Amino acid sequence: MGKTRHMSYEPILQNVARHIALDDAETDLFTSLLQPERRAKKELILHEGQVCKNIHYVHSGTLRAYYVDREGKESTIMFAIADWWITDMYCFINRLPAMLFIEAVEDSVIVRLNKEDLDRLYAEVPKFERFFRIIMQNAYIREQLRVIQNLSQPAKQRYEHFLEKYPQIAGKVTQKLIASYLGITPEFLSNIRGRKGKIS
Amino acid sequence: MGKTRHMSYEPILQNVARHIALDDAETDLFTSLLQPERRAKKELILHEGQVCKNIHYVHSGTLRAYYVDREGKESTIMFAIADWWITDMYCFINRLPAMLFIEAVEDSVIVRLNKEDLDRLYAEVPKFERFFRIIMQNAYIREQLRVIQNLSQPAKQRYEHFLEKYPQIAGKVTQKLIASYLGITPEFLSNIRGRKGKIS
DNA sequence: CGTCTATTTGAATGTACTCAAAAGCGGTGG
DNA sequence: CCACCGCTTTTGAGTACATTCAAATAGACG
Repeated sequence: MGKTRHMSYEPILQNVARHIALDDAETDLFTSLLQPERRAKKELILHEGQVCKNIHYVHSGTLRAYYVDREGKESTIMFAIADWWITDMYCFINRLPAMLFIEAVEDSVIVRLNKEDLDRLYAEVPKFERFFRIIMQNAYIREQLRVIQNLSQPAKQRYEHFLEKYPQIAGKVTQKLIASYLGITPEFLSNIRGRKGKIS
Repeated sequence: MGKTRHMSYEPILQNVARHIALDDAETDLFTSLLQPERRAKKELILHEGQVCKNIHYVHSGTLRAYYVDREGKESTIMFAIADWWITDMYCFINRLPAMLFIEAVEDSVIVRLNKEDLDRLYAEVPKFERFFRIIMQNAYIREQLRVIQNLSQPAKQRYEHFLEKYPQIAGKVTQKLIASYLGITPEFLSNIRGRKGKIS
């Protein structure tokens, strides 16, 4: 899939407006740097090893970022649904080959912003430093809460916490993917779910 | 322990200077908002339940942030050595009662900056948005790499990775604390270390 | 020197994984 | 519209990784 013609920048502008106020010229500059794209289910947005040049805003659909270790085991690092930002941040910032894959879990429309353009944006509209400061801050907090969960809770509680915290994601992805996000096998997740309401 | 008179702001200014350039007036404003403090080994910098008003720069020494679950089990969320920033970010940003404890692992000198002053700094010297954008970005990346480790590696590899990545921390904290950072029991960490060079 | 805590060691247990096979479900082509 | 194919989910047996509890040993600090 490729370019999209019929989509609105309203959602991404709303997303930005939640943290900073742009005038018309700034809005025009910002939108001129954006590249909307359609991605079909299972299509890769980023492949491990390929230099990660873009950060993506999810306009609609669902993406996931995952890591594949030497034995081929996949670990889902994050999901991103509508109105989220996603990239392989480490490699994006340092202009390095990606360590993650990012794929569309369902048909999605994303908005691409590349590193050069983002740096230009920081230079020309310093308010965006604030915007991404807040985005990074929230991302950091999310990951820290996840680390707390992972360290302090057993698998069953982590699963229930995930369902509570991300019901929309839970509704759109398979159990296999949830298992790989929780750091357990699909078999074991099934086991956990099985003994949900059972005695003992 | 309390106020410190004989310490230099050089390290923290160097830390800031790595990302943004301040003129004399900006430097004066910034340093006027800082509160240096000494903390003895085992002293708490933040207690769970207490509103988290400050972010801390570590001038010297070592701190750790940890979570205590209902059963009383401690999980170390992060260590901070000289030149690192630390706080309970979720509660700091949202002005909420802390979910974490932060304590001095050894005698330390820290520099406190409170939320009101930080907000004032953002307003008066917008460059600090950039500075903390980078700090948050690095913190996010660190946590994400940690999540990848936790999901994809067994305990032994996580331990070896920790020793490689943070040799200075490893040298200053007990095995018990490293175990609680890795999410395993001290007994099991001892076990892992025991069979280091052994046959099978 | 004595006390307190960290570390080690070991046995018994539990949590989660592997492997294998069956059952369920969704999409696709005839 | 049905039948088939591929993938996900379930189930179960056997195993491995990690925990708990207990006790002995070693280190750190006043």
